[in-house]
Amino acid sequence: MILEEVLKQGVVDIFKEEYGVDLSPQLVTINITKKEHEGDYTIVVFSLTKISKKSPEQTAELLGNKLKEKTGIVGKFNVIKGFLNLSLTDDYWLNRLKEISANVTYGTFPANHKKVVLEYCGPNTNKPLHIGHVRNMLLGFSMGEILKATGEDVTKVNIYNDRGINISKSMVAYKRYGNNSTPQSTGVKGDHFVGDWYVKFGEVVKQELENIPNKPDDKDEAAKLTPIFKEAQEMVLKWEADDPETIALWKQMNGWVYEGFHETFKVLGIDFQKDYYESETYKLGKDIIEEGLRKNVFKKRADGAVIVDLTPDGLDEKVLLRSDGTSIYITQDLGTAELRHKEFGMEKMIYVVANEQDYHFKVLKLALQKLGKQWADGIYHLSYALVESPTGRFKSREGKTADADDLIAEVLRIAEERTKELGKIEGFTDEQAKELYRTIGLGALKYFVLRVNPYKKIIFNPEESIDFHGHTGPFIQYTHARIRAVIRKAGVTPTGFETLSGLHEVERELIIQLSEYENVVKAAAEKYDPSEVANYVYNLAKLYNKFYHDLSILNAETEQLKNFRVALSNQTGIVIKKAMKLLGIDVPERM
RNA sequence: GGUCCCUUAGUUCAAUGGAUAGAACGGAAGUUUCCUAAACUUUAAAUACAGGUUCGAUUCCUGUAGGGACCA
Repeated sequence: MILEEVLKQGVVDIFKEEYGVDLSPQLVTINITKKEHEGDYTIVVFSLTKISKKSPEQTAELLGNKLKEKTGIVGKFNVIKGFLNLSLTDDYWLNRLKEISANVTYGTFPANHKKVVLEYCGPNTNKPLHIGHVRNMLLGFSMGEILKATGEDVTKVNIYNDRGINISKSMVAYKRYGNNSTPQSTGVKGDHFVGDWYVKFGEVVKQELENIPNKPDDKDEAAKLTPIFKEAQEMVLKWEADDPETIALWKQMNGWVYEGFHETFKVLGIDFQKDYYESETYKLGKDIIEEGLRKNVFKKRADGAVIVDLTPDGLDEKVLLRSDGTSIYITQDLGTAELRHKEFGMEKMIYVVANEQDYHFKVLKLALQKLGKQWADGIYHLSYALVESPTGRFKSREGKTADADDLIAEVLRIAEERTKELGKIEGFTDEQAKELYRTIGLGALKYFVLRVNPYKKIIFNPEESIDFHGHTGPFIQYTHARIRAVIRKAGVTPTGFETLSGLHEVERELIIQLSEYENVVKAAAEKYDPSEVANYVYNLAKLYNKFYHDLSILNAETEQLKNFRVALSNQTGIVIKKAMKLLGIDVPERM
């Protein structure tokens, strides 16, 4: 049983014995003791005084004595106001370390066979990925790893918005001015190549607008009057009519985009088990609309539009199908959700989508629940806030800084520069050095994004945000490399330290921290929040560096102590590596 | 007009309703004959405002101000 539960249960038992009251374990609050006080864990007893009818101090004193007596793992305790600080015995912690070390799968939980579908990324195919996608991809991938660690059966899926007016814009511009150029002939990455034609389209609209008299003030409305825009609209119709030439062009251009995307996915180390395409799902959802009407859950409005009334749930009436019978996003999302449930029979479906869609996903979940689909209870919108530049929202026209590939190239460049400055690559082959830059650069970027709680917006300043000191990915990577250096020098795997006595303060703290790892993984999964893991592993690394600085490992006073410290180092390295893996970040053997 | 989200140090982030609100960067001052100084140590610096609930509020509730998003 996990330590916190042992202590909570102990408190419950004591209250049963002393006062005959059945206390719920949830009412017992237990924290790691603040470092300015002596102790490992602290029980906060204020809330228990109502039952004990005694002062906080007396209640804590009683609990301390009884816990010491009953559990056998409490070495000593002290009481400050209503806080009971428990120090566990050195034996307990040494055994705990031994237990953790012996468990190769420490921090991962047995398979529970719960099927989870995790959708993330969801790009449009008319332009390259930008910094917002980066946050999405890193969050999505990490969430998948965390859920897998807690035993869930995760299928990661992507959805490509590959049809409609936007891709048609790129197609029209390319058709007019492309001269059969290709990514290969121009040396431009596929998604950027297509994105450039999308930009070109915008430029042409601007030019053509100058020749249009009496245009409306609204820019978007005015744009619709230009010849090239009309061409794009025709292109959509032709596509829907399966016009062979249009389909061929569409396939060709999307093909280029996918090539480009896959390259970026590979660099970021993210993957999907299944791809969905809007072109294949955009007609879905009509059946479910029918079902809703039959069940009287959805209603037909006077104008013919199908709506669901969500006013009892504090939302509005929401249109699910337009009065002319055409679909909107919510229509196909309903259909796609149903399709996935047929395919996977999942208990949970997680959508990693920006918080602009909060309302949309509330509607989606509610509508499916109202249809009586129980699996809809398992829908979770992992909503994340935008990534903004210091001057506000990144606009694609601000260019370079918002582009995912440029951003990645930039962090790799900085990593290379900094590593060379420090002279850290002696004895590395060119290949190894390059690999190291990649590891460190991506580590910095990924950690920067994942350390922040998803619902908080990130202010990203390309000049300053990528750092290698302090609370950063490279700091943690460096700590791992340091540990590996110690292990290499130590040679053998140590044993027989468990008879040691008299743990040093920082050694204790380190073991406590290692012992918390499994709780952190669980919490991150429950809260759908990788930043829990990110902040944990930083604290672990920081603590290790203190340990490393304060105490000698290889030159410890006795052989036994050396063995123990090597083992503690080794285990810290293992947990750092595991935690970073959950974030999708590699750790180097040396740097 | 309605709904939702955010506001903590100069800056970027932490804090299941618990102790003196933690870190990092930046500022100031230090540590290397010793296992990797991308490290470690010391130091100054913050809960937007006003109420309420509570033994106890950064956290929960109400209102105000500022920032952002969505719905029509």
